[in-house]
Amino acid sequence: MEMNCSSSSDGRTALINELTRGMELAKQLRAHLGLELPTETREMLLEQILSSYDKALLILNSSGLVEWLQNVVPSSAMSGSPMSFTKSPRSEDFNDHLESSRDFSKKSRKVKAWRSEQVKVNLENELEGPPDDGYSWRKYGQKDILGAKYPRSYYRCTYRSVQDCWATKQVQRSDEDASIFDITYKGMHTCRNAPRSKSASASPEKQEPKLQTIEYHQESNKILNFRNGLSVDVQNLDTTEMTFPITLTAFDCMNSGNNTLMPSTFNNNDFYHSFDPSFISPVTSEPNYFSASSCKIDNFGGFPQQPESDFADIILANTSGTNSPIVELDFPLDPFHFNPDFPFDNHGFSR
DNA sequence: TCCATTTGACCGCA
DNA sequence: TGCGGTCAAATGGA
Repeated sequence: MEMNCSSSSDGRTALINELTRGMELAKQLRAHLGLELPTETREMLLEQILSSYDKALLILNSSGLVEWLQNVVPSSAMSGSPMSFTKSPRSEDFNDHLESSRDFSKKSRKVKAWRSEQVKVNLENELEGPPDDGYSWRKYGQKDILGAKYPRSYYRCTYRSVQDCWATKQVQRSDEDASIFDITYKGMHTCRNAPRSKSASASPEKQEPKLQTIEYHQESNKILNFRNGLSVDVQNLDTTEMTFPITLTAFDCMNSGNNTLMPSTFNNNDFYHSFDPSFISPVTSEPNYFSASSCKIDNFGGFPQQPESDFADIILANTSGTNSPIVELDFPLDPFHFNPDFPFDNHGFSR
């Protein structure tokens, strides 16, 4: 199956840019680890890194790359992989989400991409609702949802009218755990009002809420589940659990033989040639890091640059309890694995 | 007075 | 016809 050529190309370029930016930021962070930097500086770096990967995933999602991936991957290969198509945390609502996505896409400017995340709040914040994500939201509705213990709240960007920003989100408190909020974002912020920096706006003590799960959804019923910023589940509309055979390492990218994901995907910018040896090596005793030191990409164009990341709002600190086997990137210190068994080929990315 | 929230009504879809 | 999503009038707070 062929993707739309232009969107594929644009998405690929933007994806490369975001991944490269993430690499560079990770490298900066590594360099700073030995220094006595202010906590805020480190947090800022972390936020930027995670933001880059957020964007990358959104690009994957919105450009149709995910859909393409799922279409080119034989179903027989979709098992036994660390990357699983797990069910949504509120899997019983999964079809609802999809329906709402379709509905939304018709009613609200055909926004195709959406994503959801779970946010766990600490008990003292529990009654306050989900944590501030940095954007300015205006509540426009609340509905009791069939089978849900708590009503669903609907928010849209405060600047919808003045800046034509059509970002919306839905907040649903989890039935099972009242301290968990399922937040579904629809559409991207096009307003110029950058999200407030969490690190700047809140004391470390107040940054308790932990990000548990972020999922990227596509109208085509595909989801990328992004755990802890860098663990990715790809989720199918099908409620049956599936697995996705990509656990990609940089080394695998270089040595995938017939599996030509990286060469075909990134040759546009000599992407994989830009990794430094420590990143490329699969056997290094040290964590593998992305390095953009020699990367030829010197700008982050190709993706609409906004004053701030649209996704900086979802940068949360906790990485505990989520050592997902999905993508073994205990970011930023663990390597990012690419599975050589992933049956990529070139045609989907070709022009 | 302005702005955000609340809430019942309305609409579209399956 | 029921449900989820949105609208818009009513309400309240600063």
